[in-house]
Amino acid sequence: MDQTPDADARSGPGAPIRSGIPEHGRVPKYYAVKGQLEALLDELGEGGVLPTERELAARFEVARETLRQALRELLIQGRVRRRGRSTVVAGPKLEQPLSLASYTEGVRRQGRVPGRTLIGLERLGADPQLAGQLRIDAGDPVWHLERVLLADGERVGLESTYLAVGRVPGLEDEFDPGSSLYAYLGEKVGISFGAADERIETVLATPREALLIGTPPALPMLLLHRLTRDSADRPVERVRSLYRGDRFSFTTRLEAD
Amino acid sequence: MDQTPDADARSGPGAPIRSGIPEHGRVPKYYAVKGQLEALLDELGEGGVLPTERELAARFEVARETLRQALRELLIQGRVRRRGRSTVVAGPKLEQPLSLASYTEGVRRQGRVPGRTLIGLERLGADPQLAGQLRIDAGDPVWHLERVLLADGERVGLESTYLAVGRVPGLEDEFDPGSSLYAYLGEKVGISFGAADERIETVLATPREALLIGTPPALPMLLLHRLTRDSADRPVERVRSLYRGDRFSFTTRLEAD
DNA sequence: CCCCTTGACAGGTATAGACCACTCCGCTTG
DNA sequence: CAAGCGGAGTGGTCTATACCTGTCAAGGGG
Repeated sequence: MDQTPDADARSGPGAPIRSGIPEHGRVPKYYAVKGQLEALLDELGEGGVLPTERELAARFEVARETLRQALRELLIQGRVRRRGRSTVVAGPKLEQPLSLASYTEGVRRQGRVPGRTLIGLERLGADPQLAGQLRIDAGDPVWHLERVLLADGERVGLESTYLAVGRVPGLEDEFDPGSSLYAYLGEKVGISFGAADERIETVLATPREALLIGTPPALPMLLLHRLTRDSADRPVERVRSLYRGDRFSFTTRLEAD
Repeated sequence: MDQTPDADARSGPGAPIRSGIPEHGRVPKYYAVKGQLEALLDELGEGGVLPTERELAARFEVARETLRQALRELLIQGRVRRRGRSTVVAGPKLEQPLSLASYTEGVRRQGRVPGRTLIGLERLGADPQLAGQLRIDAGDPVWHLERVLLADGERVGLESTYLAVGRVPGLEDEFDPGSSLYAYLGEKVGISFGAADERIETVLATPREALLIGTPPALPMLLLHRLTRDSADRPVERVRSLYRGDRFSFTTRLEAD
């Protein structure tokens, strides 16, 4: 969870730097405060409630803004979480396999209960880019399904899916937005999945996204763009999944060529 | 590059929210300032130099700290970059394929010139965890190779590799730290690669890492952990790669089961 | 007994001011 | 002309203060 859980991150205290890059040495005060906070988190243990910002600032003898800078980094790393008006020590990250298996499967494998909250299901006309990706004509009707992803009831991500109405005409009537879309497409519609192209990057949540997922604004998120095809290589859906960067990691297995 | 390049991120201005999550409406001032800054960036174009923070704060009639909060988000997103003592409009992200091909290959495919700077090459004893992963005995000698990754001379990442000395005894003498390790292992040592397990997550750079890569501290990074095996499924190396989150995205292709 | 009001208090945002380390340019010096 | 020195100005950090919005628990009213 921490960015340096591994000893391999450092060459050791006295390790020689053989490049022209200077070794700075100087440590900002907020970083020292962060270290003190981390020690405190270990004492408190998972789920423990932190004292208020003002009290911590007084205890460490720094300004509240300085303490907040340290706290902000711990928040981004997922070491602490906001819960109501208090701050608590967080649990470990979830590992999600990068595979065709749905979000449901990945979360279940971690021993957690998956869930979804419907934000919106609407029918609209495809813009040229989307039409090209789904291999339909621009303006053709597409479903736009937007859901918040849950793990043990906790909001952890936001998923936005586009698929052609022509391919799944009965979606609005037949599909339960709280269940797995992949299961529906596979079992009810009879689509067999083929390859998918994915792109992963880190982005910042917009205020709207942060609000929907329930994170502080500007938390780094993992953005997954996926274009799924069926076994005949026809496009099925375009998905944009946004996961809390402090709560998720993705794993994959690469095979030799 | 922006976190909402796609219209699919939004349901539209008047889109109904069908869940119990409230629509907030309020926009912090720094977020409005960020929007004004983005408009300015478009005017300036890639490579354009921004006015100073103090001047921008005066122009938008906000405190410098407020302006800095907006600028900090643009920095994290990779929309702007620090260059010396000035701030410039940044170019697009690099896409790196998630495959066994080396860093070298990925960067070349983007039409850029890859490079590396040696930070350190040392020989040390394996700790129990590393020994288990490399299937050697604890205390057995391992190489630790740490290099800064370059694209067109720009520092974009930090790579830390561990591999058993017994497997590659001549590394220190034969290997040119500025070249591709994969090419050396494949061509000179005669290792044929098999599958690899990878994990991707976002972390914050430590001050040391930020210094080596030349980023502002606490920039979100993409952390790639990889355990590479040969075609006989024996472990070859453990790699910890840290890439600038504002400069990289990773792509992969998932095949059906 | 439950619901709702209400206010204390938490974190979020915004401001002004100060100092520091580093970069970079121009100038001096060899 | 090249190298090196120095100062101006930049972003980085830190402080102190103020006000706002949302949370939550206590207490009053139904």
